[in-house]
Amino acid sequence: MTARTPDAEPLLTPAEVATMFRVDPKTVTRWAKAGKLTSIRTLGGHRRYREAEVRALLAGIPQQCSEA
Amino acid sequence: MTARTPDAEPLLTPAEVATMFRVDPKTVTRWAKAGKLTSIRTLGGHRRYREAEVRALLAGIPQQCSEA
DNA sequence: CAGCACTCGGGTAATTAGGGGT
DNA sequence: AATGTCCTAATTACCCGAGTGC
Repeated sequence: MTARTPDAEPLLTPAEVATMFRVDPKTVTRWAKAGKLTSIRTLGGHRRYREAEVRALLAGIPQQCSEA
Repeated sequence: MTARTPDAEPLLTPAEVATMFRVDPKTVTRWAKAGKLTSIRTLGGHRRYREAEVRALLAGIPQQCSEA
C-alpha cells in the first residue's frame, strides 16, 4: 500500500542537482566536499542532497547554519 | 488496557527505508545482505528494518555547523 | 478464495566515487 | 581557485517471473 511517509525529507541525487544547476555531477560533488552543500551519504558511499537546501541555493538564499 | 505492549519495536518495510534514503528498495535489500543493516525476516522471507537503526544511519554523523 | 501491491531472487545497464590532468 | 573531461572500480537502478502480505 504505497508505504506510509514516516518522516522522510526529500533528497536529490547528484544528477538531479547537477541538472538544476546546469553543471556536471562532478562539480556538485566538489561543492559537497568543500562543505558548500550538505551531503547525506548512502550506505554505499553515494551522496544525496537535501531538496530544500538545493532550492534555497538556487533561489540565491545564503546558507543558513542550523545549529542543534 | 485491552491490548498489552508486547515489546514491539517499530519496523519499516523496504519501501519505507528506500524512500528515506532516496534509493531503490533493491538497494536496501543489498545493504541488508551486506550486513550494513539489521534485517528481520518475516516467516515468508520478506525483510523488515528497525526504524531506530535507519534513523541513526540517516543522521549518521551529527551535522557540523560550518563557519559563515 | 481471489486480487493487488510489495518483495524476493538474479542479471544487466547507468550512475557515482576517486584521482589525475587541462 | 574553480570547472570539465579522461580513466577504473564500486554502487546503484531497472528488467524479468514468482512468492509473500493483507
